[in-house]
Amino acid sequence: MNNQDEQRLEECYCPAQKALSILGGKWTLSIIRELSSGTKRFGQLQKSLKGISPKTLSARLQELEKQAIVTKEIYLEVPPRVEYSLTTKGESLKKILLDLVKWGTENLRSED
Amino acid sequence: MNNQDEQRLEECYCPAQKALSILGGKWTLSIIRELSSGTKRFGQLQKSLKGISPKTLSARLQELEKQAIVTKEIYLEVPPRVEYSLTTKGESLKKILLDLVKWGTENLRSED
DNA sequence: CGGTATCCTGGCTGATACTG
DNA sequence: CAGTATCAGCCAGGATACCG
Repeated sequence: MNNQDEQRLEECYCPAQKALSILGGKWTLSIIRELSSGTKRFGQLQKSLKGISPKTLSARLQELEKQAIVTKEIYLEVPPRVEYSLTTKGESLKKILLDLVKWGTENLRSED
Repeated sequence: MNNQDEQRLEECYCPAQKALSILGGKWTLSIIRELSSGTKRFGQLQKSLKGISPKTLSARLQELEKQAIVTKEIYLEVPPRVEYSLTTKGESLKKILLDLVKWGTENLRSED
């Protein structure tokens, strides 16, 4: 790591903090993973993510949508149909997440 | 992103989840930032991180030490002196964090 | 089907006092 | 100085019921 990087590391952690606060939600990573394999409906997500409550799923999706990581498509049908998918910005997250997977795998104790 | 990466993304998010749970602590990033500029004592950290309680600082340091991200050096003196510093593993985190800073800066809404 | 409203709980954190 | 002990508060998340 060069001095330029070192400098930036010292001064600007806020965006990283915010990114962590968003990605750190209990189900956020799982939601992104589900959507990374393609568009899914609310019910499909709820079914895949066994154990998540509709309230939490809704909250996380709204947060991800606000950050433009996920888009929501509403079809005016009966019964209603709503589809969620990753945006380009969401796709750009994958690289970071893969780095995190790699680092975690190499460096974290799996116990406890 | 190639197919190999995509595959890994689908299957192994657990380490990323764990990494996020560790890094996501309210003060964790700040502690790492403080230590990235060099070895510091408990009191120094407490003073730099204005507002952190000794209980929380102790808890986060113990967690980081358990993951070997931080090392603790105890000097048997009166008054006691204890120094904390980043390990090589801790240093290796900087790259990930810089990527996170970069991604967050480019992609996250700063409002709300 | 796709949510929202309500109530409730556990865990992280803060404040503060105390100890080796 | 470097923590631990204790008590209290907040908030993400869980369970469940209900609505357009």
